[in-house]
Amino acid sequence: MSLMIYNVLGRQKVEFVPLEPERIGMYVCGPTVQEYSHLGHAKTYISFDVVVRWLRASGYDVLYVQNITDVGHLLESGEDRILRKASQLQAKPMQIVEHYARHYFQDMDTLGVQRPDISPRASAHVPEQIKMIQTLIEKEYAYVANGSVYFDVTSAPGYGKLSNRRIDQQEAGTREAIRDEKHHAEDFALWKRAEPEHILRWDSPWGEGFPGWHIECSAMAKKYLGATFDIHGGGVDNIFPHNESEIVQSECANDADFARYWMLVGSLNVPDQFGIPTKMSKSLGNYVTIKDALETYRPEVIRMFVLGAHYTSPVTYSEESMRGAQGGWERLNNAVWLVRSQIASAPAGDEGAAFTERLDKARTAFTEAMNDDFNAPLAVAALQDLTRDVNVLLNSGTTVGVETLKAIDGVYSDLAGGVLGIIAPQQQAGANAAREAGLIQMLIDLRTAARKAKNWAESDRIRDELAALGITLEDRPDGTVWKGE
RNA sequence: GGCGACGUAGCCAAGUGGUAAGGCAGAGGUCUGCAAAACCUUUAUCGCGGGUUCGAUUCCCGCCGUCGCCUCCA
Repeated sequence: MSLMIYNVLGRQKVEFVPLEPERIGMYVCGPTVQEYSHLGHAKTYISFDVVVRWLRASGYDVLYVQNITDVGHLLESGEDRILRKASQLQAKPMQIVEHYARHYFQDMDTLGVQRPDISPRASAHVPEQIKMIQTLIEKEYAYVANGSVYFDVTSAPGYGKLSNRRIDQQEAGTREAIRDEKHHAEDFALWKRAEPEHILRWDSPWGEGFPGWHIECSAMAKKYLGATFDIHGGGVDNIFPHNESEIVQSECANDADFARYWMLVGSLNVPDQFGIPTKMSKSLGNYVTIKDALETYRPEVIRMFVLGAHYTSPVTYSEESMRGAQGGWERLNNAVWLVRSQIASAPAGDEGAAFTERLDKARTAFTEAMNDDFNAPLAVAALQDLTRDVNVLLNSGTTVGVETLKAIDGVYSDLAGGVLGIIAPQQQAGANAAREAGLIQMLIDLRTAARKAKNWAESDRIRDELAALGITLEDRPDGTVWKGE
C-alpha cells in the first residue's frame, strides 16, 4: 500500500516516492524563539511529529531537520522584540534566545513531540547564508544596495509557484523607506545592514549586518539535506512570502529543485470577542501558551485535540472542543488501562484467540488512514471502533487469555502509543511502584471484606479516600481494579 | 483587489457519484449496594440556487457566508 501525500506544490494528492528508497530528508520550519510557544506551534509540531513517526513506522529512515530562528526576520518594521526584551531584562540577546529555545524543547518534550535529528540555529549558520547570498549575487539574481542585499523577484520566472501568486497582482508594500533601496517593491532582503543600535550583527562582504528573513532555511536545508530533498513542512501562514522565497533562493542558487513535497499545516484559530475564529498569533496576543494549556489538559489530550482534524485543516480552539478531545481520550485510555490491568491476572489459555482477526482489521484500517495523507482523525476513529469491540470482549464474561490481552495491548501501544503518541507506555514497576501496588491491593481487600459484610459506609470511605489520593477504583464482576494518575 | 482554504447533526469531525465514519454532549435502557466504567437504543434531506447524470452531499457554474495569506507570525 502506497503512501499518498497532498503536495501543496501542484495542489494534488500524489503518491509519495522518496529520492532514495528507504531514506527521507525532511525539513520543517521551526519557531522563532522570542516568546513561550503557544498552541499554534503545538498544532504544527505535533502534526509533523506524527508524520515522522508514521514514516519511521513504515520503515523509512528519516532525517528530520527543524531550524531554530534566533536572528533574521526580527527587525524591519521598527521593533526588534529580542533586542527590546534583552534591554528590558539587561540581558544579552543570545541569553533571551537561549532561554526560549530551551523552553521550546521542554514544551515539546512534554507534549511527546520527538526531537528533530538536527535543530540548526540561524545564528550558527551565518557563513553558509553569506555564501549562498554571494552565489545569488554572482548569478545576478540579487543586488547590493546600501549595505543590504535584495533578491530580484523579476529575475526568477518560477517565483510564486507554491502560493500561485503573481507579483503584479499583490497589494503594494507599505514600507516606504525600504522601497527606495529596492528595484521592485516585491524584492525581499537576503542581507540587511545593521543600524548602530542593532546588537546582533556580523561581518559580511557588504558591511556589518544580519541575514534576511528567509535565507536561513535555504542555507541550512542545503547543508543538512542537500540541494534537493523530499519533504518540506511548515504552517500555511508562511507560504508567502517565506516558503516562496526559500524556493526561489534555493533553486536559483543551487540550479536544482528544492523540496519535492510540500506539506503545510492549517492554522490554529481562537474565537475573538465576537466569537469569530481568528488565527492564534504572537502579534495579536490572543494565544494560549503550551504551559498554560498543560495546567488544564494533559499532553495526550492536547495531542488528541490536534489529531482530531486533518493536519491541513484550520482548527478552532475552544473549551468545548478540548473537552471533546478529553472525553475521547479517556475512552481510549480506559480501555487500554483495563487491558493492561487484566494481563497480570489472566490465564495462559487463550479462549479469545478469534479476536486477533479483529486486531488485524484495526491495524489495516489505521494503516490505510495514515497512508492517505496522514489522516489522523480517521486513524483515531479506527481505534475508537476497535475500542468498542475490546470493551464488549472484556465485559462479556468470557475468559480472555493473556496472549490475546497482550495482542490487544500491542495494537494500542504500537498505534495509539508509538504512532500517535496519545497513549503512554505501560508503567514500569519500580520498587516503590510495587510497594504502592501492594498497599493499594491491601486496601482493596479490606474494602472487599467490608462490601461482603454490606458495610457500605466503610467501603465507600476507603474508595473516597483513595480517590482523594488520585486512585480510582472500579468494581467488576471478577473483582475490583484500580488505576492511579 | 489578488491568491488559497472551507461551509456535513447541539459541538468537534471523516468521507463517498447510489441517501453519510468516529468522538463529545443530550435522552432512554442494561449492569451495579451506590459509584465508576462499559454496552445497547436514539439525534443530519451534507450553506443556497441552477446544471450534468438513471441518480449528487460528493462533478460543473453562480451566489451567500467564514477563515488564512498578500506586513513579523507554526
